[in-house]
Amino acid sequence: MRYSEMFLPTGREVPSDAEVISHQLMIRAGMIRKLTSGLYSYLPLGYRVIRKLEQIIREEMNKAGAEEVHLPMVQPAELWQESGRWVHYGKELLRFHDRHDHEYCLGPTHEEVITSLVRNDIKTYRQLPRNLYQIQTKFRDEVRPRFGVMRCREFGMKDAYSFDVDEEGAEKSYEKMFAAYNNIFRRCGLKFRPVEADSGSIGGKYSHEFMVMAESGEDAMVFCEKCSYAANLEKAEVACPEKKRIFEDDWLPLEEINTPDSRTIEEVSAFLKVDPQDIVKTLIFNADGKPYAVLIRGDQEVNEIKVRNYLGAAELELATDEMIMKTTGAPRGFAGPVNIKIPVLLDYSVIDMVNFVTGANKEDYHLKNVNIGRDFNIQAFADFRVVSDQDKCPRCGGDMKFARGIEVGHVFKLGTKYSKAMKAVYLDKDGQEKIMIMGCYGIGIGRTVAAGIEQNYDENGIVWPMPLAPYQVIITPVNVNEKDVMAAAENLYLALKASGLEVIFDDRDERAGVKFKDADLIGIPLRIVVGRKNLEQGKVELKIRKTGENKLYPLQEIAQEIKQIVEQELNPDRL
RNA sequence: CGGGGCGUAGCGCAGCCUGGUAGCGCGCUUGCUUUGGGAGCAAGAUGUCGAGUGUUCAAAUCACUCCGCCCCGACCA
Repeated sequence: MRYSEMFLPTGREVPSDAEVISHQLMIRAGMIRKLTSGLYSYLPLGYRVIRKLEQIIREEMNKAGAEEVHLPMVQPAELWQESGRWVHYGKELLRFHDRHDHEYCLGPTHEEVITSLVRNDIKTYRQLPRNLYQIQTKFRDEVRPRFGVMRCREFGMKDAYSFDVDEEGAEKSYEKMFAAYNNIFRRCGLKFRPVEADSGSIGGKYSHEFMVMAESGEDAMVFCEKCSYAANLEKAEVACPEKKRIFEDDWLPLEEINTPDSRTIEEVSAFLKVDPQDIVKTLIFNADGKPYAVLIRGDQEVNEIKVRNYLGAAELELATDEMIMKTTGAPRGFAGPVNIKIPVLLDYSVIDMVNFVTGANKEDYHLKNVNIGRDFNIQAFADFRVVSDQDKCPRCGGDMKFARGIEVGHVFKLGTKYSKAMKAVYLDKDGQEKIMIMGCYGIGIGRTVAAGIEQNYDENGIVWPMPLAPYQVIITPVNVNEKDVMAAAENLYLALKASGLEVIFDDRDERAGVKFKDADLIGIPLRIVVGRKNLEQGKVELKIRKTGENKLYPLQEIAQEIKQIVEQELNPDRL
């Protein structure tokens, strides 16, 4: 395409409201514009990248045996009431009424719609398994949209849903999708890693997130340096420690001490001159309205997701001051397990501790020399804490590393959560009615593009990997007023285009510097510079965006060279 | 929803404290020069100063209300 005919508004200034690099560059490169909070328009250049990604996804999904459908974005309340999510999904679900006063929502995801579709038309095991996907706009009324298209309210997503006759089939469907996702992100040229993840409120026992590695990522993960274990930080397990023998002879008499105004671990630690490791933190949680005490070593953090999952609670949050006062008889900061009337959950980190410090359930008092068994009893002993960098791999005991990433894909085993609630059943060979086993698989489209930028940029702008690049080549005539230069550039443009390459011809009457800057900013992988001096030698210059490498080629050979590079870089096997 | 910040030309910002006829840089338009890494000179155009109400002879500036946006937190298939 001729640059002069493109709607490609590039900018020099960094927009003041963009903090992450992908957001800044997408705006500067003329890919996106914000309409209002959490809503973005894609301009031609940005939309080309989106379509590139979608095409890769389509190819791999089709290859994996999935079929593309297109479901409505507006969904009736009844469907969500059936699944129970009309109540549970919360404020992220944008609800509204039509003229007949019927209730609807904008689809944040499509389990309900797909399950409704499938249950009506799939009746027998002969029609299973089935995997249906779509690429569709979702709407989630995010509390706080940020980072440009990375976390916005309206966004494109590829979502797939599998239906199987049994667990074994569902497992196979899951594995297929897992493999397809690996192919997709590898083909995009991204550095990524699948990690074990919590399945959250969508349900299901088993899930993996696909993380694109990036320092700016919103998610933290850990991975083992020895084996293949990798997990989202909120899921990452802590191995159960071996319990050393505790000699009851070591137990010292329980002591109550006055600790005025010492509420936090730091304050208590400083006041009593004991290490945080010798203090036990007692946190009161509200799990669906019931209070629980969670005990953890003073220097560790509680992982609320683990607590919630352990208790099977729908909602879990730290108790309010009021609830703490009611359950412990003391204000926040003085809770402890001794004589408490609620269930006590003990984290692994406390198991070896003796003669530790806890709150006394009495304002301005703590207890010293507290011991498990003698001074209080526990209801549960499990892993409730956030992994720390001291921890070893729960699988092999190897050293663990922390990293940050952007969640671009998530594969879930849903089981029968939706098929049961919404009666998606089939008849098996014996004429028995059975519930379908489901899986669901999502990829955030815009987010993946943004993640691609987070991983591929330099001080001059975006550095697209070939498979995502909006155009593969840009031809830059140095001076449009020189007839020979323009004629050569134009011919080259027509030749490259005819050979099937995606090419921009920068025919603008701009100074060379401006064109170079724009070409770099929008990240076109290959640039051919046509200038008078080289042309007189029958040569043009090829510049590789990624490496900055600069080489002269005879005019006759450049097309072939370009073709070769593009084909090579589109081939995933090179990776 | 809690805390903080911002709203002035397409973009980035100054002016506000201490009220007195709206400014800078980039971009844009026109002309001349220039032409291999965001050119130079000259001449221009562009604003309901987020909205409303109030105080005042006079409000971008002070007060109140509302709206929008951003950041931190809470929240999040």
